Amino acid sequence: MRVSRLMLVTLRDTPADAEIASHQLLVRGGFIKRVTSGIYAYMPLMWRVIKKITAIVQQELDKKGCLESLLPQLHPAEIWEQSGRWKGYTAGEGIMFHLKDRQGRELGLGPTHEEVITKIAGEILQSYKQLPVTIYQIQTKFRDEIRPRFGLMRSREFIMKDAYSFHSNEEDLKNKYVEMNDAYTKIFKRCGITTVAVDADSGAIGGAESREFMVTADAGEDLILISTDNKYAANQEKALSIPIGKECLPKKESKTIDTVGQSSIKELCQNNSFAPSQIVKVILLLALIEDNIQQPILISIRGDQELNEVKLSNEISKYLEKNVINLKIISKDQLEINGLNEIPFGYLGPDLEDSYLDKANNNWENYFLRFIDHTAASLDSFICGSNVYNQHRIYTNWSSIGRQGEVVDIRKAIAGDIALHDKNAKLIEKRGIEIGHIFQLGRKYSKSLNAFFTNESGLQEPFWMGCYGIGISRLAQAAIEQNHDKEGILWPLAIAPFEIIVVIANMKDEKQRALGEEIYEELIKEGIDALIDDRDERAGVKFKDADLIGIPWKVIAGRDSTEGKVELINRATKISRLLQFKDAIKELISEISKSR
RNA sequence: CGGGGCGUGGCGCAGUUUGGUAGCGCGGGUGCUUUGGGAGCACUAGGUCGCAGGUUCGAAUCCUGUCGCCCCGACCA
Repeated sequence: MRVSRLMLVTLRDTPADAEIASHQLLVRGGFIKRVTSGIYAYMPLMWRVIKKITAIVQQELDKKGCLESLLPQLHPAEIWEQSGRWKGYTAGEGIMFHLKDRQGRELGLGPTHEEVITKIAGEILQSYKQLPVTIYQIQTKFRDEIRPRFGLMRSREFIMKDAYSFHSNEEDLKNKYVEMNDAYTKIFKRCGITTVAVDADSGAIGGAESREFMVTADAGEDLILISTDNKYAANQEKALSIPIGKECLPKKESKTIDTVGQSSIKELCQNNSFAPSQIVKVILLLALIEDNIQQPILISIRGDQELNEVKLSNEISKYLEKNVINLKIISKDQLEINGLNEIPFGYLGPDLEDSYLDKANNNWENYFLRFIDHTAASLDSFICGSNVYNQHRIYTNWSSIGRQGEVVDIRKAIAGDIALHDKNAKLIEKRGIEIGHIFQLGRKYSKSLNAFFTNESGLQEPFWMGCYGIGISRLAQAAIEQNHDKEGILWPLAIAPFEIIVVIANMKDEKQRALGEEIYEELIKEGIDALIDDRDERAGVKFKDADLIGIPWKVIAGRDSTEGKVELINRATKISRLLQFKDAIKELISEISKSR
């Protein structure tokens, strides 16, 4: 391809609406054009990158016997109603774009494809003899994100690879999960990006085990915790660990003390020389449960710990066996609306009585669902609110206040915590961009969508399912976030739009021009993805553009063309060599075939 | 949805406080010079100042409404 014909427009100024480096570089390099919030056009250079990533994904999945397909983007509401996700995804979270056709039938634009594929699999796969099967598609998906941001990182229309596997038993699913884990590791390695695989929360999609593949980068939206011995890594939403900093409170006779105006842990500690870890903090939340039930939640946690709302939400779901649509700390406004303003905020104890909820309306349940984090449950002697304004209890314990509620892990793991598997290992934190996620779904979708097969005993049974996603467009941008410098992008060779760019320094010099063209022709003949900058621009402009768009290799046909010599420069290392042009070609062919 | 900010040629911005014929840089076109790290000079094209009302002799500027975009938060298979 010739740069003069490439429709390439690069920007010298940083676009005002791009915040992070990768987004800025994509826009400056002319890779993407925003059409509206969270919706982008992939321009020719970008599309080449996407196709290269896609090819790697296809090759590695095909090696594992996966089948490629293409599924519809428009999904009938019925199958989403069947899986129980229509309401939550349209009205509730509102993440699904939806519309009505001319007959008034409701349709949604697919944010993911569990429903469609499970429905199809249920009809086609009738016998255990046809299993296992893994089917995938790479296509545009839609999510009406609450806040699209960072270009392709969180866009509303994006390209994703989704694979779904169907099995006759759990063992087989687990094997596939391991196999896919292996495929993913290979895919990301081939794409030239560094990833960390972390234990993850499976979120609204449900299922047993799940693992995310994170590109480590400061701009990442997720916080991940990694043990110093590298044996454990998890998303903070999921991470398990042992907190440090516990200061025991001696066991003494329990009493009530006046704590006027000391409604926060900080004030309480400052005025009475307590340590936060000696206090049991009580937090009141409201969970919106499916079927529009508002469930008040009362949690107790050690005063120096933070609540992990994802863990709590999962515990609530598990306990009630219903989906939690939303979870929020109860605000004073909500209490006033519900006539509950006498709840002694700032002085709550774990034994706050349910009778406070007697007057609650607006679908509120009139009891507290209670959870105690194990950090609080394991305290033998502690300080807590007395459920009366301006008073706390000290030296109290669970047997005297009467322990109510489930003891669970709902604390937020943080850097500095001790790893569960080895007390000498500590957790450190990094930020990550999620580009892949694999799940053992189990039978949730096959059950709800009536996707059954006949097992060896002749009985009908729902499939065991796995699902495995890769954000293709997000991966492309994450690769830049991880690989760039002041001058521009440093594409890993395997996913670069072109492998090498031939720069003719001065188009008016016949020798340079002829040499550049000859090298270009030769490289194309050798099957190298070569680009030639044949624009009648000054050399500096072409160098700047080549660096900005991040082509891994650059060959300059310039001053030394008279002697048949060219400069060969590696974009990432900046190492430059003056070589006879034939040697430069040989060198390039060997370097490129080495790393693709 | 809450908080904050911004809409002025393709891009980045000034002008708005204090109303008076719309400007700068980059980019585009033509010509001359220059030619290895985003060249110089000259000329030139390109804008209903997001949109709709209103106030005024006169609105980019003031008022009302509305739409869009960005940031923080909530939220986020």
